[in-house]
Amino acid sequence: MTAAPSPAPGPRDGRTRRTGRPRSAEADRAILGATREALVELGWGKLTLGDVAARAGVAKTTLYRRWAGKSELVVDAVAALFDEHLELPDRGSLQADIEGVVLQFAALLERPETKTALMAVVAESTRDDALRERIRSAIVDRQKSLVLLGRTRAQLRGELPHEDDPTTAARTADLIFDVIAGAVVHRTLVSAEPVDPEWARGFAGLLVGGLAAVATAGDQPPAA
Amino acid sequence: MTAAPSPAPGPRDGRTRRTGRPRSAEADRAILGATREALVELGWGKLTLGDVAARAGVAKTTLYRRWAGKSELVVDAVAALFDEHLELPDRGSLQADIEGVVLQFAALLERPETKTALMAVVAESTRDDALRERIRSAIVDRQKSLVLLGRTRAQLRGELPHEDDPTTAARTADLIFDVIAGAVVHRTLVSAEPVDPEWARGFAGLLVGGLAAVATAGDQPPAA
DNA sequence: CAGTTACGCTACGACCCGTAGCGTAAGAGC
DNA sequence: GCTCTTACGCTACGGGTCGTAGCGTAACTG
Repeated sequence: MTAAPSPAPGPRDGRTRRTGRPRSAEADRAILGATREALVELGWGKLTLGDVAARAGVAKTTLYRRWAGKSELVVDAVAALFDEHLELPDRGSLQADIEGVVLQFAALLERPETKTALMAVVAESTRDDALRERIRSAIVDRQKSLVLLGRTRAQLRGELPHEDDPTTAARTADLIFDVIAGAVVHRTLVSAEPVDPEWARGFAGLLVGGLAAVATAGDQPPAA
Repeated sequence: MTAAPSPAPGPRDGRTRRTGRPRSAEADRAILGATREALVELGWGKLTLGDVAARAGVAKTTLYRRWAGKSELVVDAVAALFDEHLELPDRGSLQADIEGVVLQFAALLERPETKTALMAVVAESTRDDALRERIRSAIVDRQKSLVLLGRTRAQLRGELPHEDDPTTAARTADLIFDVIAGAVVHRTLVSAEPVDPEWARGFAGLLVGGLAAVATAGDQPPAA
Protein backbone atom coordinates (compact mmCIF):
# COMPACT_ATOMS: atom_id res chain seq x y z
CA MET A 1 0.00 0.00 0.00
CA THR A 2 2.54 2.59 -1.04
CA ALA A 3 0.19 4.60 -3.21
CA ALA A 4 -3.07 6.32 -2.41
CA PRO A 5 -4.86 5.47 0.83
CA SER A 6 -7.66 3.49 -0.78
CA PRO A 7 -6.49 2.72 -4.29
CA ALA A 8 -7.37 -0.80 -4.97
CA PRO A 9 -10.87 -2.00 -4.48
CA GLY A 10 -14.36 -0.80 -4.60
CA PRO A 11 -15.10 2.86 -4.96
CA ARG A 12 -15.87 3.36 -8.62
CA ASP A 13 -16.64 7.06 -8.50
CA GLY A 14 -13.88 9.55 -7.96
CA ARG A 15 -15.41 11.40 -5.05
CA THR A 16 -15.22 9.87 -1.63
CA ARG A 17 -18.56 9.17 -0.07
CA ARG A 18 -19.55 11.81 2.45
CA THR A 19 -22.61 10.22 3.91
CA GLY A 20 -23.96 6.85 4.83
CA ARG A 21 -22.22 3.88 6.35
CA PRO A 22 -18.61 3.64 5.19
CA ARG A 23 -17.24 0.52 3.65
CA SER A 24 -15.42 -1.73 6.03
CA ALA A 25 -11.69 -1.50 5.39
CA GLU A 26 -11.23 -4.67 7.36
CA ALA A 27 -13.59 -6.45 5.02
CA ASP A 28 -11.30 -5.43 2.18
CA ARG A 29 -8.28 -6.91 3.86
CA ALA A 30 -10.16 -10.05 4.77
CA ILE A 31 -11.47 -10.51 1.25
CA LEU A 32 -8.14 -9.96 -0.47
CA GLY A 33 -6.42 -12.23 2.00
CA ALA A 34 -9.05 -14.89 1.54
CA THR A 35 -8.65 -14.57 -2.20
CA ARG A 36 -4.92 -15.24 -2.00
CA GLU A 37 -5.55 -18.13 0.34
CA ALA A 38 -8.12 -19.63 -1.99
CA LEU A 39 -5.76 -19.19 -4.93
CA VAL A 40 -3.14 -21.22 -3.11
CA GLU A 41 -5.52 -24.00 -2.19
CA LEU A 42 -7.78 -24.16 -5.21
CA GLY A 43 -5.99 -22.36 -8.00
CA TRP A 44 -7.57 -19.94 -10.42
CA GLY A 45 -9.81 -22.45 -12.11
CA LYS A 46 -11.61 -23.75 -9.05
CA LEU A 47 -11.72 -20.52 -7.14
CA THR A 48 -15.29 -19.32 -6.68
CA LEU A 49 -16.51 -16.05 -5.26
CA GLY A 50 -18.82 -17.84 -2.93
CA ASP A 51 -15.89 -19.67 -1.43
CA VAL A 52 -13.90 -16.48 -1.02
CA ALA A 53 -16.81 -14.79 0.70
CA ALA A 54 -17.15 -17.67 3.12
CA ARG A 55 -13.44 -17.64 3.92
CA ALA A 56 -13.47 -13.89 4.48
CA GLY A 57 -16.53 -14.10 6.69
CA VAL A 58 -18.55 -11.72 4.54
CA ALA A 59 -21.68 -12.13 2.49
CA LYS A 60 -21.35 -12.99 -1.15
CA THR A 61 -23.30 -9.88 -2.05
CA THR A 62 -20.67 -7.71 -0.41
CA LEU A 63 -18.14 -9.08 -2.83
CA TYR A 64 -20.26 -8.26 -5.83
CA ARG A 65 -20.86 -4.75 -4.54
CA ARG A 66 -17.12 -4.04 -4.68
CA TRP A 67 -15.77 -6.05 -7.56
CA ALA A 68 -17.23 -6.71 -10.95
CA GLY A 69 -16.03 -10.29 -11.07
CA LYS A 70 -13.41 -12.89 -10.34
CA SER A 71 -10.75 -11.32 -12.53
CA GLU A 72 -10.90 -7.88 -10.97
CA LEU A 73 -10.82 -9.31 -7.48
CA VAL A 74 -7.80 -11.47 -8.21
CA VAL A 75 -5.92 -8.62 -9.84
CA ASP A 76 -6.29 -6.55 -6.71
CA ALA A 77 -5.38 -9.48 -4.52
CA VAL A 78 -2.09 -10.18 -6.24
CA ALA A 79 -1.32 -6.52 -6.90
CA ALA A 80 -0.88 -6.08 -3.19
CA LEU A 81 1.95 -8.61 -3.30
CA PHE A 82 3.70 -6.71 -6.05
CA ASP A 83 3.32 -3.54 -4.06
CA GLU A 84 5.04 -5.06 -1.08
CA HIS A 85 7.82 -7.03 -2.67
CA LEU A 86 9.13 -5.02 -5.60
CA GLU A 87 11.99 -2.58 -5.21
CA LEU A 88 15.35 -1.99 -6.81
CA PRO A 89 18.27 -1.76 -4.43
CA ASP A 90 21.36 -0.27 -6.01
CA ARG A 91 23.79 -3.10 -6.50
CA GLY A 92 26.47 -1.06 -8.13
CA SER A 93 26.32 -2.21 -11.73
CA LEU A 94 23.80 -2.61 -14.48
CA GLN A 95 24.32 -6.34 -14.64
CA ALA A 96 23.88 -6.72 -10.89
CA ASP A 97 20.78 -4.54 -10.90
CA ILE A 98 19.23 -6.68 -13.60
CA GLU A 99 20.04 -9.83 -11.70
CA GLY A 100 18.45 -8.36 -8.60
CA VAL A 101 15.20 -7.36 -10.21
CA VAL A 102 15.00 -10.66 -12.05
CA LEU A 103 15.37 -12.64 -8.85
CA GLN A 104 12.87 -10.46 -7.08
CA PHE A 105 10.29 -10.79 -9.82
CA ALA A 106 10.93 -14.51 -9.98
CA ALA A 107 10.39 -14.85 -6.25
CA LEU A 108 6.97 -13.30 -6.71
CA LEU A 109 6.16 -15.60 -9.58
CA GLU A 110 7.20 -18.66 -7.62
CA ARG A 111 4.41 -18.04 -5.15
CA PRO A 112 1.50 -20.33 -5.86
CA GLU A 113 -0.96 -17.43 -5.69
CA THR A 114 0.67 -15.39 -8.41
CA LYS A 115 1.71 -18.40 -10.43
CA THR A 116 -1.82 -19.56 -11.03
CA ALA A 117 -3.42 -16.14 -11.15
CA LEU A 118 -1.26 -13.90 -13.25
CA MET A 119 -1.48 -15.70 -16.54
CA ALA A 120 -5.15 -16.35 -16.01
CA VAL A 121 -6.07 -12.71 -15.66
CA VAL A 122 -3.82 -11.79 -18.55
CA ALA A 123 -5.61 -14.34 -20.68
CA GLU A 124 -8.92 -12.90 -19.60
CA SER A 125 -7.72 -9.39 -20.35
CA THR A 126 -7.27 -10.18 -24.02
CA ARG A 127 -11.03 -9.77 -24.36
CA ASP A 128 -11.60 -7.11 -21.73
CA ASP A 129 -9.98 -3.73 -22.13
CA ALA A 130 -11.02 -2.48 -18.72
CA LEU A 131 -9.41 -5.49 -17.10
CA ARG A 132 -6.22 -4.99 -19.07
CA GLU A 133 -6.09 -1.38 -17.94
CA ARG A 134 -6.56 -2.48 -14.36
CA ILE A 135 -3.71 -4.96 -14.66
CA ARG A 136 -1.54 -2.33 -16.25
CA SER A 137 -2.00 0.28 -13.57
CA ALA A 138 -2.00 -2.14 -10.66
CA ILE A 139 0.87 -4.41 -11.65
CA VAL A 140 2.65 -3.78 -14.92
CA ASP A 141 3.43 -0.11 -14.51
CA ARG A 142 5.06 -0.72 -11.18
CA GLN A 143 7.34 -3.29 -12.70
CA LYS A 144 8.17 -1.00 -15.56
CA SER A 145 9.18 1.78 -13.23
CA LEU A 146 11.97 -0.46 -12.01
CA VAL A 147 13.30 -0.72 -15.54
CA LEU A 148 13.28 3.03 -15.92
CA LEU A 149 15.06 3.45 -12.62
CA GLY A 150 17.65 0.87 -13.56
CA ARG A 151 18.38 2.57 -16.83
CA THR A 152 18.77 5.95 -15.22
CA ARG A 153 21.27 4.51 -12.77
CA ALA A 154 23.18 2.82 -15.54
CA GLN A 155 23.35 6.06 -17.45
CA LEU A 156 24.63 7.90 -14.40
CA ARG A 157 27.30 5.23 -13.99
CA GLY A 158 28.25 5.64 -17.62
CA GLU A 159 27.27 2.06 -18.49
CA LEU A 160 24.62 3.19 -20.94
CA PRO A 161 24.59 6.23 -23.18
CA HIS A 162 21.99 8.92 -22.78
CA GLU A 163 19.18 8.82 -25.28
CA ASP A 164 18.19 12.22 -26.51
CA ASP A 165 15.05 11.39 -28.41
CA PRO A 166 12.37 10.67 -25.81
CA THR A 167 10.37 8.61 -28.28
CA THR A 168 13.10 6.11 -28.98
CA ALA A 169 14.07 6.18 -25.34
CA ALA A 170 10.58 5.13 -24.35
CA ARG A 171 10.61 2.53 -27.08
CA THR A 172 13.80 0.90 -25.89
CA ALA A 173 12.54 0.97 -22.31
CA ASP A 174 9.40 -0.86 -23.40
CA LEU A 175 11.51 -3.33 -25.31
CA ILE A 176 13.77 -4.04 -22.37
CA PHE A 177 10.83 -4.38 -20.06
CA ASP A 178 9.12 -6.91 -22.30
CA VAL A 179 12.32 -8.87 -22.59
CA ILE A 180 13.00 -9.02 -18.87
CA ALA A 181 9.49 -9.64 -17.66
CA GLY A 182 8.70 -11.96 -20.54
CA ALA A 183 11.77 -14.08 -20.07
CA VAL A 184 11.18 -14.53 -16.35
CA VAL A 185 7.54 -15.36 -16.85
CA HIS A 186 8.26 -17.81 -19.63
CA ARG A 187 11.02 -19.50 -17.71
CA THR A 188 8.85 -19.85 -14.62
CA LEU A 189 5.46 -20.69 -16.05
CA VAL A 190 6.04 -22.27 -19.44
CA SER A 191 9.38 -23.97 -19.08
CA ALA A 192 8.59 -24.53 -15.41
CA GLU A 193 12.23 -24.24 -14.45
CA PRO A 194 13.53 -22.28 -11.49
CA VAL A 195 14.95 -18.79 -11.86
CA ASP A 196 17.98 -19.26 -9.66
CA PRO A 197 20.98 -16.93 -9.34
CA GLU A 198 22.81 -18.87 -11.99
CA TRP A 199 20.08 -18.38 -14.54
CA ALA A 200 19.72 -14.74 -13.57
CA ARG A 201 23.43 -14.24 -14.16
CA GLY A 202 23.28 -15.86 -17.54
CA PHE A 203 20.26 -13.84 -18.51
CA ALA A 204 21.70 -10.54 -17.36
CA GLY A 205 24.90 -11.34 -19.20
CA LEU A 206 22.95 -12.02 -22.36
CA LEU A 207 21.05 -8.79 -22.02
CA VAL A 208 24.10 -6.67 -21.41
CA GLY A 209 26.53 -8.27 -23.78
CA GLY A 210 24.45 -10.00 -26.42
CA LEU A 211 24.40 -13.49 -27.81
CA ALA A 212 28.03 -13.82 -28.75
CA ALA A 213 29.17 -12.78 -25.30
CA VAL A 214 27.08 -15.51 -23.70
CA ALA A 215 27.90 -18.27 -26.10
CA THR A 216 31.60 -17.53 -25.95
CA ALA A 217 31.97 -18.45 -22.33
CA GLY A 218 30.70 -17.82 -18.86
CA ASP A 219 33.90 -16.72 -17.23
CA GLN A 220 35.60 -14.01 -19.25
CA PRO A 221 34.30 -10.59 -18.22
CA PRO A 222 32.32 -8.84 -20.93
CA ALA A 223 33.94 -5.70 -22.24
CA ALA A 224 31.07 -3.52 -23.42
CA MET B 1 0.19 -32.12 -39.35
CA THR B 2 3.87 -32.65 -39.86
CA ALA B 3 4.30 -35.23 -37.16
CA ALA B 4 2.68 -38.60 -36.61
CA PRO B 5 -0.53 -39.38 -38.50
CA SER B 6 -2.82 -39.15 -35.47
CA PRO B 7 -0.86 -37.42 -32.77
CA ALA B 8 -3.16 -34.97 -31.18
CA PRO B 9 -6.43 -36.13 -29.81
CA GLY B 10 -8.05 -38.97 -28.07
CA PRO B 11 -6.33 -42.32 -28.08
CA ARG B 12 -4.73 -42.57 -24.69
CA ASP B 13 -3.21 -46.03 -25.07
CA GLY B 14 -0.26 -46.55 -27.34
CA ARG B 15 -1.66 -49.42 -29.35
CA THR B 16 -4.10 -48.71 -32.10
CA ARG B 17 -7.47 -50.27 -31.69
CA ARG B 18 -7.91 -53.39 -33.81
CA THR B 19 -11.56 -54.06 -33.31
CA GLY B 20 -14.83 -52.23 -32.93
CA ARG B 21 -16.05 -49.08 -34.56
CA PRO B 22 -13.17 -46.69 -35.28
CA ARG B 23 -13.23 -43.16 -34.09
CA SER B 24 -14.38 -40.70 -36.66
CA ALA B 25 -11.43 -38.69 -37.91
CA GLU B 26 -13.84 -36.19 -39.33
CA ALA B 27 -15.32 -35.70 -35.90
CA ASP B 28 -11.84 -34.78 -34.69
CA ARG B 29 -11.43 -32.17 -37.35
CA ALA B 30 -14.90 -30.80 -36.73
CA ILE B 31 -14.36 -30.61 -32.99
CA LEU B 32 -10.98 -28.93 -33.18
CA GLY B 33 -12.27 -26.52 -35.77
CA ALA B 34 -15.32 -25.75 -33.71
CA THR B 35 -13.10 -25.18 -30.71
CA ARG B 36 -11.03 -22.60 -32.54
CA GLU B 37 -14.18 -20.97 -33.82
CA ALA B 38 -15.67 -20.82 -30.36
CA LEU B 39 -12.42 -19.38 -29.01
CA VAL B 40 -12.65 -16.56 -31.49
CA GLU B 41 -16.25 -15.77 -30.73
CA LEU B 42 -16.45 -16.43 -27.03
CA GLY B 43 -12.91 -16.45 -25.72
CA TRP B 44 -11.49 -18.91 -23.26
CA GLY B 45 -13.61 -17.86 -20.34
CA LYS B 46 -17.01 -18.29 -21.92
CA LEU B 47 -16.17 -21.29 -24.04
CA THR B 48 -18.15 -24.33 -22.93
CA LEU B 49 -17.81 -27.88 -24.07
CA GLY B 50 -21.51 -28.10 -24.72
CA ASP B 51 -21.26 -25.21 -27.12
CA VAL B 52 -18.30 -26.77 -28.92
CA ALA B 53 -20.14 -30.03 -29.30
CA ALA B 54 -23.14 -28.27 -30.77
CA ARG B 55 -20.98 -26.37 -33.25
CA ALA B 56 -19.16 -29.51 -34.30
CA GLY B 57 -22.40 -31.43 -34.71
CA VAL B 58 -21.42 -34.13 -32.27
CA ALA B 59 -22.78 -35.20 -28.94
CA LYS B 60 -21.31 -33.72 -25.81
CA THR B 61 -20.48 -37.19 -24.58
CA THR B 62 -18.26 -37.76 -27.59
CA LEU B 63 -16.16 -34.83 -26.50
CA TYR B 64 -15.72 -36.22 -23.02
CA ARG B 65 -14.77 -39.60 -24.41
CA ARG B 66 -11.77 -38.09 -26.17
CA TRP B 67 -10.61 -35.24 -24.01
CA ALA B 68 -10.37 -34.98 -20.27
CA GLY B 69 -11.50 -31.40 -20.19
CA LYS B 70 -11.53 -27.94 -21.66
CA SER B 71 -7.81 -27.38 -21.27
CA GLU B 72 -6.72 -30.50 -23.09
CA LEU B 73 -9.12 -29.85 -25.93
CA VAL B 74 -7.93 -26.29 -26.39
CA VAL B 75 -4.30 -27.30 -26.31
CA ASP B 76 -4.86 -29.69 -29.18
CA ALA B 77 -6.92 -27.14 -31.05
CA VAL B 78 -4.25 -24.46 -31.00
CA ALA B 79 -1.37 -26.89 -31.37
CA ALA B 80 -2.58 -27.60 -34.87
CA LEU B 81 -2.03 -23.95 -35.72
CA PHE B 82 1.52 -24.07 -34.46
CA ASP B 83 2.11 -27.17 -36.50
CA GLU B 84 1.03 -25.45 -39.66
CA HIS B 85 2.57 -22.04 -39.30
CA LEU B 86 5.96 -22.47 -37.68
CA GLU B 87 9.07 -22.91 -39.75
CA LEU B 88 12.45 -21.25 -40.05
CA PRO B 89 13.43 -20.16 -43.55
CA ASP B 90 17.11 -19.40 -43.88
CA ARG B 91 17.38 -15.64 -44.19
CA GLY B 92 21.14 -15.52 -44.36
CA SER B 93 22.08 -14.11 -41.00
CA LEU B 94 21.44 -14.75 -37.33
CA GLN B 95 19.76 -11.43 -36.86
CA ALA B 96 17.48 -11.95 -39.83
CA ASP B 97 16.62 -15.45 -38.70
CA ILE B 98 15.64 -14.17 -35.28
CA GLU B 99 13.50 -11.46 -36.81
CA GLY B 100 11.81 -14.04 -38.97
CA VAL B 101 10.92 -16.42 -36.20
CA VAL B 102 9.80 -13.57 -33.98
CA LEU B 103 7.43 -12.25 -36.62
CA GLN B 104 6.13 -15.73 -37.31
CA PHE B 105 5.48 -16.46 -33.66
CA ALA B 106 3.91 -13.06 -33.24
CA ALA B 107 1.59 -13.67 -36.17
CA LEU B 108 0.37 -16.77 -34.39
CA LEU B 109 -0.14 -14.91 -31.15
CA GLU B 110 -2.06 -12.15 -32.87
CA ARG B 111 -4.76 -14.61 -33.79
CA PRO B 112 -7.71 -14.27 -31.46
CA GLU B 113 -7.83 -18.01 -30.89
CA THR B 114 -4.30 -18.33 -29.60
CA LYS B 115 -4.32 -14.96 -27.89
CA THR B 116 -7.08 -15.91 -25.51
CA ALA B 117 -6.20 -19.57 -25.18
CA LEU B 118 -2.48 -19.86 -24.72
CA MET B 119 -2.07 -18.01 -21.47
CA ALA B 120 -5.19 -19.61 -20.11
CA VAL B 121 -3.93 -23.15 -20.55
CA VAL B 122 -0.51 -22.18 -19.24
CA ALA B 123 -2.18 -20.77 -16.16
CA GLU B 124 -4.11 -23.98 -15.76
CA SER B 125 -0.97 -26.04 -16.23
CA THR B 126 0.60 -24.56 -13.13
CA ARG B 127 -1.58 -26.95 -11.12
CA ASP B 128 -1.68 -29.84 -13.56
CA ASP B 129 1.50 -31.61 -14.52
CA ALA B 130 -0.11 -33.75 -17.19
CA LEU B 131 -1.46 -30.67 -18.88
CA ARG B 132 1.91 -28.97 -18.74
CA GLU B 133 3.48 -31.99 -20.35
CA ARG B 134 0.86 -31.94 -23.07
CA ILE B 135 1.56 -28.28 -23.77
CA ARG B 136 5.26 -28.96 -23.83
CA SER B 137 5.14 -31.75 -26.33
CA ALA B 138 2.42 -30.24 -28.49
CA ILE B 139 3.56 -26.62 -28.63
CA VAL B 140 6.67 -25.64 -26.73
CA ASP B 141 9.06 -28.24 -28.04
CA ARG B 142 8.25 -27.35 -31.60
CA GLN B 143 9.08 -23.75 -30.95
CA LYS B 144 12.27 -24.70 -29.23
CA SER B 145 13.44 -26.75 -32.16
CA LEU B 146 13.49 -23.57 -34.19
CA VAL B 147 15.90 -22.03 -31.73
CA LEU B 148 18.18 -25.03 -31.99
CA LEU B 149 18.07 -24.90 -35.75
CA GLY B 150 18.81 -21.20 -35.76
CA ARG B 151 21.80 -21.65 -33.54
CA THR B 152 23.20 -24.42 -35.67
CA ARG B 153 22.93 -22.25 -38.74
CA ALA B 154 24.59 -19.34 -37.01
CA GLN B 155 27.44 -21.58 -35.94
CA LEU B 156 27.89 -22.84 -39.50
CA ARG B 157 28.00 -19.25 -40.69
CA GLY B 158 30.58 -18.46 -38.04
CA GLU B 159 28.34 -15.96 -36.27
CA LEU B 160 28.32 -17.98 -33.08
CA PRO B 161 31.10 -20.10 -31.61
CA HIS B 162 30.64 -23.82 -31.14
CA GLU B 163 29.88 -24.90 -27.62
CA ASP B 164 31.70 -28.03 -26.62
CA ASP B 165 30.00 -28.81 -23.35
CA PRO B 166 26.56 -30.16 -24.20
CA THR B 167 25.21 -29.21 -20.79
CA THR B 168 25.99 -25.54 -21.09
CA ALA B 169 24.97 -25.63 -24.72
CA ALA B 170 21.53 -26.88 -23.74
CA ARG B 171 21.38 -24.33 -20.99
CA THR B 172 22.05 -21.40 -23.26
CA ALA B 173 19.54 -22.75 -25.77
CA ASP B 174 16.90 -22.86 -23.07
CA LEU B 175 17.83 -19.37 -22.01
CA ILE B 176 17.58 -17.98 -25.50
CA PHE B 177 14.29 -19.73 -26.06
CA ASP B 178 12.77 -18.29 -22.92
CA VAL B 179 13.98 -14.84 -23.88
CA ILE B 180 12.60 -14.94 -27.39
CA ALA B 181 9.28 -16.60 -26.68
CA GLY B 182 8.81 -14.71 -23.44
CA ALA B 183 9.46 -11.33 -24.97
CA VAL B 184 7.07 -11.89 -27.84
CA VAL B 185 4.36 -13.19 -25.54
CA HIS B 186 4.79 -10.36 -23.09
CA ARG B 187 4.79 -7.74 -25.79
CA THR B 188 1.67 -9.16 -27.37
CA LEU B 189 -0.42 -10.16 -24.39
CA VAL B 190 0.68 -8.02 -21.48
CA SER B 191 1.82 -4.82 -23.11
CA ALA B 192 -0.78 -5.39 -25.82
CA GLU B 193 1.40 -3.74 -28.43
CA PRO B 194 1.98 -5.06 -31.92
CA VAL B 195 5.09 -7.02 -32.83
CA ASP B 196 5.83 -5.29 -36.09
CA PRO B 197 9.01 -5.54 -38.17
CA GLU B 198 10.41 -2.50 -36.44
CA TRP B 199 10.05 -4.04 -33.01
CA ALA B 200 11.40 -7.35 -34.26
CA ARG B 201 14.47 -5.59 -35.60
CA GLY B 202 15.07 -3.81 -32.34
CA PHE B 203 14.61 -6.99 -30.38
CA ALA B 204 16.90 -9.04 -32.59
CA GLY B 205 19.47 -6.29 -32.37
CA LEU B 206 19.27 -6.35 -28.61
CA LEU B 207 19.64 -10.08 -28.52
CA VAL B 208 22.62 -10.18 -30.84
CA GLY B 209 24.47 -7.09 -29.68
CA GLY B 210 23.37 -6.47 -26.13
CA LEU B 211 21.98 -3.45 -24.37
CA ALA B 212 24.70 -0.98 -25.26
CA ALA B 213 24.39 -1.75 -28.94
CA VAL B 214 20.68 -1.00 -28.90
CA ALA B 215 20.82 2.11 -26.77
CA THR B 216 23.56 3.59 -28.92
CA ALA B 217 21.40 4.05 -31.97
CA GLY B 218 18.76 2.48 -34.14
CA ASP B 219 20.01 3.40 -37.60
CA GLN B 220 23.55 2.21 -37.93
CA PRO B 221 23.61 -1.28 -39.45
CA PRO B 222 24.71 -3.92 -36.97
CA ALA B 223 28.03 -5.47 -37.86
CA ALA B 224 27.97 -8.85 -36.13
C1' DC C 1 -22.62 -64.28 -37.89
C1' DA C 2 -21.11 -62.60 -33.05
C1' DG C 3 -18.01 -59.45 -30.68
C1' DT C 4 -16.35 -54.94 -29.77
C1' DT C 5 -16.06 -50.22 -29.75
C1' DA C 6 -17.89 -45.49 -30.97
C1' DC C 7 -21.76 -42.59 -31.37
C1' DG C 8 -26.13 -39.86 -30.45
C1' DC C 9 -29.45 -38.86 -27.28
C1' DT C 10 -31.69 -38.01 -22.87
C1' DA C 11 -31.67 -37.19 -18.27
C1' DC C 12 -29.76 -36.17 -14.00
C1' DG C 13 -27.65 -34.16 -9.48
C1' DA C 14 -24.31 -30.97 -8.27
C1' DC C 15 -22.37 -26.72 -8.47
C1' DC C 16 -21.70 -21.84 -9.46
C1' DC C 17 -23.32 -17.54 -11.21
C1' DG C 18 -25.18 -12.96 -10.50
C1' DT C 19 -29.16 -10.55 -8.69
C1' DA C 20 -33.31 -9.19 -6.03
C1' DG C 21 -35.47 -8.35 -1.82
C1' DC C 22 -35.57 -7.37 2.89
C1' DG C 23 -34.31 -6.13 7.51
C1' DT C 24 -30.47 -4.34 10.08
C1' DA C 25 -26.00 -1.73 11.20
C1' DA C 26 -23.04 2.37 10.99
C1' DG C 27 -21.85 6.71 10.08
C1' DA C 28 -23.20 12.11 8.46
C1' DG C 29 -25.96 16.16 9.05
C1' DC C 30 -29.35 18.64 11.66
C1' DG D 1 -31.65 12.86 20.21
C1' DC D 2 -33.50 12.52 15.15
C1' DT D 3 -33.54 11.38 9.99
C1' DC D 4 -31.01 10.35 5.80
C1' DT D 5 -28.00 7.60 3.36
C1' DT D 6 -25.20 3.91 2.36
C1' DA D 7 -23.18 -0.75 3.56
C1' DC D 8 -23.95 -5.20 5.31
C1' DG D 9 -25.85 -10.00 6.16
C1' DC D 10 -29.05 -13.19 4.84
C1' DT D 11 -32.18 -15.84 1.95
C1' DA D 12 -33.88 -17.21 -2.21
C1' DC D 13 -34.07 -17.59 -6.96
C1' DG D 14 -33.69 -18.57 -12.35
C1' DG D 15 -30.28 -19.73 -15.45
C1' DG D 16 -26.39 -21.91 -16.88
C1' DT D 17 -22.49 -25.42 -17.01
C1' DC D 18 -20.45 -29.53 -15.44
C1' DG D 19 -19.47 -34.36 -15.90
C1' DT D 20 -21.68 -38.85 -15.88
C1' DA D 21 -24.94 -42.70 -16.47
C1' DG D 22 -27.89 -45.29 -19.23
C1' DC D 23 -29.59 -47.03 -23.45
C1' DG D 24 -30.26 -48.06 -28.18
C1' DT D 25 -27.90 -47.78 -32.54
C1' DA D 26 -23.97 -47.52 -35.99
C1' DA D 27 -19.59 -49.16 -37.81
C1' DC D 28 -15.91 -52.23 -38.31
C1' DT D 29 -13.28 -56.97 -37.21
C1' DG D 30 -12.65 -61.84 -37.46
